[in-house]
Amino acid sequence: MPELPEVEVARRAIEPHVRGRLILGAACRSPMLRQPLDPALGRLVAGRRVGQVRRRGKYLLLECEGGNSPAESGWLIIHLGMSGSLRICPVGMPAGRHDHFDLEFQDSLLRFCDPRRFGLVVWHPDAAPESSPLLARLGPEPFDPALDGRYLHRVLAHRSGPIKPVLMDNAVLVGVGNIYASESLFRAGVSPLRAANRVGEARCERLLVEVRETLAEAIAAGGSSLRDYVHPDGGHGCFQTVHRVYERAGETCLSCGATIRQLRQAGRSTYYCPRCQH
DNA sequence: CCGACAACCTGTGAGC
DNA sequence: TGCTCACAGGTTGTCG
Repeated sequence: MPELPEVEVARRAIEPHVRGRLILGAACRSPMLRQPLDPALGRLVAGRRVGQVRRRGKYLLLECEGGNSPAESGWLIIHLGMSGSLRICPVGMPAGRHDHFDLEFQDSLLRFCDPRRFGLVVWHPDAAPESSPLLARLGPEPFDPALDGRYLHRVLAHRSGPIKPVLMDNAVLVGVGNIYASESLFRAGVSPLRAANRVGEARCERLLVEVRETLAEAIAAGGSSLRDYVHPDGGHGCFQTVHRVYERAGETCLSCGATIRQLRQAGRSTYYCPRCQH
């Protein structure tokens, strides 16, 4: 799935199509995603109006206003998992095999498709989305201005394992998945094998700068990273952002010419340049 | 507390 | 052509 940039791109793409719209109901076609898809969801959202369209980490949050007071709002929490996507469709468009959920408006549908079903669509019956247990343990947003190298350094201080899986830990920092972890570490010149507690404060500062820049570039490029990611507006992401190390094992490093290596950390592929990263 | 690993599920591409 | 295997964006629970 989609890492933070792809979720943010999806958020921006669907927002103008759903914001302020009256929800007529919902169609739930597949019982089992990461959590069961509640068949009563349609009844819960019908008659509400879409308010804010937010993102927290890799979660999309759709405010569903109810009644006359903000206190009656609830939230639709959506996660795209590894293979999820959202699309705006015309009413009546036949659902494909992996189209598990539709949010129904008068003249359009917000359709959730997820072949691997690691994604999630749940109703959160509370006006405060952050009270959801799904969001409770999430670390800071990468673009939070309050986040700095000092914080990162402090958190990494009691992690003795290699930095790369730690960078992907949503309790440390949200939104950095497998692709952008490798990419950010390369840009920061930090080896994915380096023990997290042996990354000094200055390098933490640098790493954070590179995480932000990597994510920002990917957002600007329209969520470029995914082979089969489909934009909500239809069409594929433009492949403008070139990965510097990800999926480039055996190829030459773009900055020094050494051969990019691949290894496995915590069950995931890591790519890095043995000469540029220490 | 930490970290490695399996599990969840489908699709795809490589190799035979 | 068709089989089997490895691997793919994430998260969570279990085990050591």
